[in-house]
Amino acid sequence: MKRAATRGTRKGSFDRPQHDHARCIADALQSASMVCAAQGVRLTEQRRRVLELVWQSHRPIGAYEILDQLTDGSGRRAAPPTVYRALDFLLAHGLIHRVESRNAFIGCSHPGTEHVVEIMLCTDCGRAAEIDDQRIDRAVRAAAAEIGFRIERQTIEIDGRCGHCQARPAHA
Amino acid sequence: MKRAATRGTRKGSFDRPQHDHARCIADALQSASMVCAAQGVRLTEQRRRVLELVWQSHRPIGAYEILDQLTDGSGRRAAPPTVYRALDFLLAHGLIHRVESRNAFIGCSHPGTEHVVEIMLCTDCGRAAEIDDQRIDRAVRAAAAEIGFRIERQTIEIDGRCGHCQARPAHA
DNA sequence: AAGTGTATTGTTATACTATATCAATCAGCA
DNA sequence: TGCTGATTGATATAGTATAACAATACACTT
Ligand SMILES: [Zn+2]
Ligand SMILES: [Zn+2]
Ligand SMILES: [Zn+2]
Ligand SMILES: [Zn+2]
Repeated sequence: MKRAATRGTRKGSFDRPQHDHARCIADALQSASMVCAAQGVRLTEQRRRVLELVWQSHRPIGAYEILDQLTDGSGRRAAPPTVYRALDFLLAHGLIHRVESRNAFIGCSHPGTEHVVEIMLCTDCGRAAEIDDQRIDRAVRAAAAEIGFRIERQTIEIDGRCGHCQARPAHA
Repeated sequence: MKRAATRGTRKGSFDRPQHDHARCIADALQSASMVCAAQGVRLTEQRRRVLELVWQSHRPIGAYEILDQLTDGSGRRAAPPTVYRALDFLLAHGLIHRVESRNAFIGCSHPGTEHVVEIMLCTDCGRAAEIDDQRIDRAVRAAAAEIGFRIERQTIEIDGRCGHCQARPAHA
């Protein structure tokens, strides 16, 4: 977690397509292990495998996509509750986020810290980037305060085209 | 539409529970009629009925809830595509909004105008209020600009407790 | 008024997403 | 070891959304 600032996605932007993604995965698993230890909960093998599948790319992944890849060693496909239980655990402990507008999930880019979840989603390459912009949060809080609304959760998902994709013809 | 400013929900806040909701519905249907006329599209009876059902309360309503109430005069329940087609039409012409975090729909509080959709959702009374806060939009645009992201759509849904509900014990 | 082409609706089937329920197994501890 | 709660397995089902094609209604021309 101390190395977080050195990671591409943790800068609140989209990684270069060529970045060292193996490291993203390794870091995420490492952070998850520490977060679970700190919270006194078990990162079981199932949960670790699901987290790894979520992190296999920076694209949001659906529960059934995970399911299709989650074989039990002998090649048998798991049942839906297996994957949903793992996802629920990972959500509860802040290791992944749900992308409501896609019915899908992404790995949290700064686990173990309190933060509002703000996600940018590229409609071209399909990748997601979690940003952590205080100005958005402050603006939302101000708007809520004005009408006496007490915020419990924010769902902020911005669709558009990322910088890397804009530098190329669409869908290249 | 000229009377929009006089309507409760159009002030970007939660109506009093006792407000004249019949007028909300009537105004919404009236606005919809004008918007469709202006855009040269037909607000058919099906579409009008679905819009009316969406506006029957300020709570987001699911497609299948609409379906259950959408009888064809002789009491026969419509089929899913019927309601989804109407919803798609209403969405396409800015008469309703989809609440992604709930798989449900609400009537648009300012149809016929360009606006980003920002929704507050009360977890107590279940009602939704569409706000139109420029500060949030500006903050999102600023954050996107910084990382070279070109925004196409914003999904902003804030869960919490509305002022009316805070003035009472929970779930009263 | 009849004909023609498009938009809308009806109908059936199916895909996709998520949860309820109960049984079996596993991990940590007395 | 045996107990207890957490985790996983397995089956069934609920909830959300779309594909595909037929039938009907509408707008517009002739
Ligand atoms: Zn996060
Ligand atoms: Zn992209
Ligand atoms: Zn609106
Ligand atoms: Zn309320």
